[in-house]
Order: sequence, then C-alpha cells, then structure tokens
Amino acid sequence: MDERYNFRESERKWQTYWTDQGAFSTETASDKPKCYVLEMFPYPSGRIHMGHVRNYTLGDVIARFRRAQGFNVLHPMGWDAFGLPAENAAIQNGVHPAKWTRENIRTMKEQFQPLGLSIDWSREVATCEPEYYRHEQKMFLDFLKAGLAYRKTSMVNWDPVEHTVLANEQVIDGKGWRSGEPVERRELAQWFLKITAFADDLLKALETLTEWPDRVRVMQHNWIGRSEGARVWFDIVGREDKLEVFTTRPDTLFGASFCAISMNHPLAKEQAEKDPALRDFIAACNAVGTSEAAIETAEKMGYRTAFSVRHPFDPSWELPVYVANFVLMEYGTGAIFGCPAHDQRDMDFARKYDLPVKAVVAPADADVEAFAKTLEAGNEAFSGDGLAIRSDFMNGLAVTEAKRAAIERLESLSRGRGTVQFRLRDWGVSRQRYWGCPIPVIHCPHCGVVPVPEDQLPVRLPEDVSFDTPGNPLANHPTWKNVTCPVCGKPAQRETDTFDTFFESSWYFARFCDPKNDTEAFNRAAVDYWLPVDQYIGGIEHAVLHLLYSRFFTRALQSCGYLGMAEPFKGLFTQGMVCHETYRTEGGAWLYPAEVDKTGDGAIEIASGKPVTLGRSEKMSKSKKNTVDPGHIIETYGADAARLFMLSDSPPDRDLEWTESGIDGAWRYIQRLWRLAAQPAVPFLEAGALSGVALEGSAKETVAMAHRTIAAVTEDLAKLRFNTAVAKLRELSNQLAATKASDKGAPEAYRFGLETLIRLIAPMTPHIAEEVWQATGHGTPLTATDWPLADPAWLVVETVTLAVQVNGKLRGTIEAAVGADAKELEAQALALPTVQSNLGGRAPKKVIVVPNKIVNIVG
RNA sequence: GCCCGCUUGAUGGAAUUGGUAGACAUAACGGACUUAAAAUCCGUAGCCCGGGAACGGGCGUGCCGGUUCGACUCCGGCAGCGGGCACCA
Repeated sequence: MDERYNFRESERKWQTYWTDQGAFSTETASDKPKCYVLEMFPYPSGRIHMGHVRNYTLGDVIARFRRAQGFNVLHPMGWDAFGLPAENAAIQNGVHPAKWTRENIRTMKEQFQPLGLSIDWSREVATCEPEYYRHEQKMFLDFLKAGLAYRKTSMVNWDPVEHTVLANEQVIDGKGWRSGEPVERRELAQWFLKITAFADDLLKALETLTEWPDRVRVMQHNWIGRSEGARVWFDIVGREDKLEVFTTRPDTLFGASFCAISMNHPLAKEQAEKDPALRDFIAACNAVGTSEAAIETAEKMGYRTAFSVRHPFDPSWELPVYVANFVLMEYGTGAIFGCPAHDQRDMDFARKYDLPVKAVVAPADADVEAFAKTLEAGNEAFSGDGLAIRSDFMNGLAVTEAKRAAIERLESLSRGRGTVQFRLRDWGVSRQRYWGCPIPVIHCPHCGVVPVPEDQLPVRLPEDVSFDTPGNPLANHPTWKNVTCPVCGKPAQRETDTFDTFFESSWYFARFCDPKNDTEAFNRAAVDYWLPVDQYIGGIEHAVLHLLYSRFFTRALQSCGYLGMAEPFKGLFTQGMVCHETYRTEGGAWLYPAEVDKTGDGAIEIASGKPVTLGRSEKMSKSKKNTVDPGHIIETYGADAARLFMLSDSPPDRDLEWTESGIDGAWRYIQRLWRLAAQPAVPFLEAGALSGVALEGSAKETVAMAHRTIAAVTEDLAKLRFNTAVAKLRELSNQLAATKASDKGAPEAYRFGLETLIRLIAPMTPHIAEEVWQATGHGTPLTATDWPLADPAWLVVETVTLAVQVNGKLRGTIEAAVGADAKELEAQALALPTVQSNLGGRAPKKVIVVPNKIVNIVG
C-alpha cells in the first residue's frame, strides 16, 4: 500500500466504478424490505452551497447504511425548478428563465457528482418540464371536480410602479424592493385549495407522526390553531342585518365595550363608498404589509363607523362599531367584540379611543370589588382563569362553565351558536408570475370559468415572452391567452396566473416512485410499494408550509383516488443550518473568509493588510459573504473529509459551525485511517480469520471494542446520531493504534478491528472505505457487502464500576460483578476508607443501592 | 406582537427512562523524532484552595427558586441569543 492516501485519485476511481456498476439503481422487483430515503429537493439556484452538502450527506449516510442492511433503497434526486429567482435573473440579466434554470440544473448536477452520493439518477425529475407539470394540471382539474379547489378574492402586496404582486420578502419596510415605492394591499380574485376541509384530520393525525420532531408537530399544531368559541350575531341599530362576530371568550360578553371589523368587511366597504375619511384610514392601514408580523406589531388603530350594534343579552345596550387594523378578514368572521378588561389588545384599543373598561372575571380568591377597581383603572388586561362577576346569569361560574352557559343562552335566543374555528386558512395557489405551472382554466365571458379539457393538457408555458413591460409576461403575451371557449366556442381567455411553487413540491415524492410515467402522474402499485417516505430530511424552515401542504395534498390525492394513504412522510428529520464566522473591514464592508488572514494575532485583510473585525457566526449567506465554496473544499480536502466534518461534532439537527480547523481535523482523520492500514501497529495483512484464535490483553480488548462499536454505531446511525457515531469510531481507531503486537492473537484482532472500522465508516466516508477494503484483500466492494453484526457473546459485561456517594457527593468507586447483591455492594461501599472518614464515625441513616450504577450513603 | 428552539471547559460537543459531568474532537502547552520545519507519535489540562508529591478539600452545566437520597436531565419563574409567522424556497 502507498504510504499516503491520494484522495483525488481514489474518489474519482470509486465514483466511476459505482456509476459503471449501477451500484445505486433501485430494484423494481425485489423481495427485500423497501426503504425510501429522501432529502428535500433543491431549488436550482446555480451553485450548490454547504447547506446542500450537509443535507445530502445526511441522507446519503442513511441510504448507504440501509442498503448495506439489506433494504431495497429508493434514493432519488430532482429539481424544484419553478420560482421567483429565475424571473429576477431574467429581468436583471436578460436570460430567459427556462435557459437559466436548465443551465443551473446542469452545473449543480456536476457539482453534486464529486460528493459521491448514492443517488439513482435515472429517476431525476425537473418540475419546470411539461412531462412533470402536466400531471399537476390534471390533479388540479380533479380537485376542482371534487370541490377541493375554488375561487375567491384575497389580499396581496401590490407594487404600484412595477404593476406586480410582491412576495412578502420583496416588501422591505413597507416598500417595494425594486421600486422603493410604498406597497399597497389589494384584493385579487385567486384560486384556493380547500386545506381547511382537512383541518381536523391534519391536526389529529399529528399524533400518529411519532417519527417527526416534536417541535415540528407543535408548530403545525399551532399553525392549524383549532379554537373553540362562538359566533355571536349583534343586531345593527336601525338596520335589518346583523353583525356576525367570532369570539373565544363568550363568557366576557358582559364586559364588551365595542365591536371592531376588518377594513375588508362588507360594512366597512359600504361606508367607505361615501366616507372619504374612512377611505383615507383604510389606505393608511394598507400601507402596512400583509404579513402577520407586520400587522401584529403595527400600532393599533381604529375608525369609528356610523354603525352601532345591540348587545345580545341586553338589546337596550348599544356598542359602537370601529374599523380596526388588527382585525383580519381571513380569520373568523372578520369582526370581533372588544372586552378591554380581559384582552390586552382590546385594552390598548380602549385606552386609545377612550372606551369603557368593565371587569367581568376575577380570580377565585380575589376581593371582587378591589380587583375590579384596580383592573379598570390600569392598563393591564386580566386574561387568567377565574370566576364570572357582574355577568347576570353567569355570575360565579368558572371561565369554562361560563363559556358554556353563554353559548347556551345565545343559542336559545337565536343570537349565536357554539363553533370551532381554525386559524388555518385555505391555501391560495394563484401567483401572478410567469415562471410557474399554468393554471389550466379558461375564462369565458359567456360560460364563466371553464376547465381546460383533459385531452388538451398540458397547457404549456410559452417560452416566447418578454420581461420588458411591467406585470406578468403571460398576461402581456400577444396571443397565448386568446383561445376559444371549449364549451361555447366563442373567444375566451386563458388564466394567466400560475401555481404557487409549493404545488410542485407537494407531490414530487410520489413522482419519484414512477418518474417516467407519461400517461399518469404515477402508477398506483408503485406508490403503494414505496410510499410513505421512510426518512425525509430537510431544513426546519419547511416545518409548516411545505410539510403541511404535502400532508394536505396527499389527502386530496387520496380522495381523488390517486393513492391510498394520508401521510406522505413516516420519518422526518430537520437538519440545522451551516454557519460561519463573519468578517468586516473598518469601513463595514463584508469580506469572504478567503480574503482574511487569521494566522497572526488579529485578523487582517490580505489585500490591504488592514485589520478586520470578527463577527459572530451566522448562517452562510451571500449577502454577508461568510460562505465557503463546496467545490473548493472538495478539491482541497476531498469529499470524504467534507462529509466527515459535516457529520462530526455537531448533532445534525443543530446548527453547524464551519471552521478551517474542523475540516483540517477531518482531513487528518482520513489520513490516519489510511495509516492504520498502510502502517499498522500490528502487522495484520497475513493474518486470517479470528475464529479459534486465542486472544490476550490489548488484542482481546480490540475485539471486544469492535463488537461494542458495531452495536453502538448501528444504533446511532438508525437514530441519525452521526456525531456520536463518529466519536465511537474514533475511539475504535485509538484502540487499534494501542493494540500491542506482542499480545497473543494481535494480528487477527487487528484485522478484525480494522475491517469492522472500515465497514462501519463506509456510509460516511465511502471512498476511502472502499480503497482500504480493496487494499486489505477484498474483491467485493463495500456497496455489495452486508452490514456487520455484533456477536452478543462479546457484548456481555462481567464487572462494573459503581460510584459511591456520601450525601450525594462522589467519594469513591467500587468494582463489582454485574448483578451483585445489594447487601454485598452496601458492605463493599461502607468499607471504603473515604466513606468512613466522610461519615465521621456515625452510622449511616440510609443507604440507597442502585445495582450496577451507584451506592449513595446518607449520613 | 404571537409561536418555537437553544444556553455544558478556551471552542464544537458527550452524558437519551434522574445515578461517577466534560466521551470524542478542535485550539493550547510540554516532550519525542528532525539540521530545521511540516507531518506524526507520547503526555498535560473544568475552575479555585492546600501540598514537594501521592493526594485532599471546595465550587461548577445561562440566572433565581422547588421536587429528590441524588438534577445538565423533572417542575415554576427570569434573562440572553437564534428561528418562523401564510406570495422566498
């Protein structure tokens, strides 16, 4: 064997070998158990980044590990190829989105190649191709038939200069990112998918997703936001109609002092028509963006309308109606009643507009009059539990009972009813953008909305478009949108909106099961076999939207007969971000790590020699220039070192800090692994099998540790604890180096230990593992070698060390046989001199013995 | 504003049903090898106090409090940092 390991040569060699052998192609007919390993597919931005390297390395380890364990593994890759950045590139650089995207896919695929991922590339898909998106057009038509898709108006961010709808991320401080002009909120007719039809099921089924991180389940739980409450109908003074309000606190109705409606509420619109001051007020509110954060943090503002309403329990009691900027048309009924004493937002509003504050709940043990007086004088609302006061028929009831009583009374008076409300809103899928899947409908002046007949699918996205005029290029296209109505044959227009790109990512995992099917989205038998995905891996940023939409989509597809299950992802893992220290010049400009020299005392800018300020570690981003190029890293250290560093130290669900010394350390370990074979402490190459060989001393310990490591690493990999798996493999390496050639059986033990190490590390650093495996005389590659199994006989522990504590403080240890009798252990512990001196001659009051663990003596 | 997560040596982290805190690394220091350096190998190390040393004692997992024979781990409160909030993907 060569003295040094040449990673460039070896990595290329094995990648070529795997490709030539088709080592990672999925078996279509197999009696092995299946395992579907999927990483969230990338957006083809042009270059891979370290976040990709981490994501795909994590998945690759699992895929290789499961394959070695005898599973038929599906590990595919594709491209989430529609989206806004392609259009931005078109506007900025004049490149067509299609060309830009396809070129990016090609370069990124090239960049993935040297990582040595065990991907079945024959299943590659790109969502921007008609072969892919035609199927989702069909799905949409099926959803339409099933009543799962419908049209209604909703709010968007509108840039008055660009004549475009802006994404929330394109709104900066309330202004359009390119135009710099204040953004308006506008209502637009759009397509929606009825995710709320599954709200209860999506919520309940979270409990069944036991292999998901708790925090993702909690986030989805909160997102769906089920709350029980009541709809209350307030009579409007001087009118026949009623104001419908949703509340979770009907028990506080006697504390009401106003009602507030959204500015998009029909009543608000009605008044705005003849009230310029209200129009101005609404315009001011519209200057705030559409995001929840923007609305919640904006100052609470209201406008007193001409309307008043009557209290449901006392028609002589009139309440003023305000238009308020914190009431959302999308939630509940777009109207609330305000009880300032028991809701902080209402309290703030009441103080601002000088409205009454009346306490109607007090803690059970409080002095009611004093409590109410303080509450009504202060600015802090009381939202805690308590008993109803000054509330007529509810007096003395606890909050829960009072709610029930209020609802009963409302129902008997026909002034309201109990109801369940979800925070979850229907999914708006229309986007006024070019680079997306066309929505397959036609607007006919005579027939209304007409679905494109299925035999006319796909509705192809035209490529001859111009980005010179503001607005959606599809709407500006001279001919594309003009068609004849499929029903009446008269001139009609195509829908020019395209789908939200979450549409494509909501079913791609199913397409991978049968990616070349051109007659249907996927074959039923194929998805029945492969789905659900056994292990899905991606960023926590997708915790809610992508994952919730996919869960909904699977249910919707199920109800349209596409597949037979509700949950697409059995196991979910959310990895942390890749971070790096940041650097700035004295002038405050960001610097790339490569532009900074840190070898001296302080950091200096290489080009100028001037000092550099070190900033904290943050997620790698182009804007802060704290990025490291994966291609450069692989070129310098090799894919195995990069992969190993990604897996060492940081638990995969936490943020990983990229450091020079970290990748250096990984590189050194790769070299060390080679030396363990090329320059071994024990000459082992001539050694045969271990069976029947007598083992002593370090040789025996090496074999024992090898078996322990098999057991531990197998468990760690199954639970994605890669960092501890690496630590245990390093321990085994240290033990190999410490094996003494003079101990009986050392050559056989060393060979066994080394081969075990190589087989266990192979999923993480596959290239060097193959190289060492081959060099030690194996003809079959590791990709075709079974996962090692630990011999239980070697895992049996005979003696243990027990901690001995006096009053909870460690005072010594004792050695004892496993399962030793408690009395014996107690005697042994009490015999320790340190124990005696710490007891100071007193007899112990109590002795706690936990067999095999600890003896605690209470003195 | 609401929701979620994180906080352990100089640094990343380990300790996974409450039972010896600091595994494994990184950086550092000392030594070996070398003309020298790199690489490699061996060794030291949570902090404080006492001791020549073996060793002994105290403190210690963001902060305050609680439960327990025993708490990084469970409970209550607080602080700091980070993330998400429906048209970025």
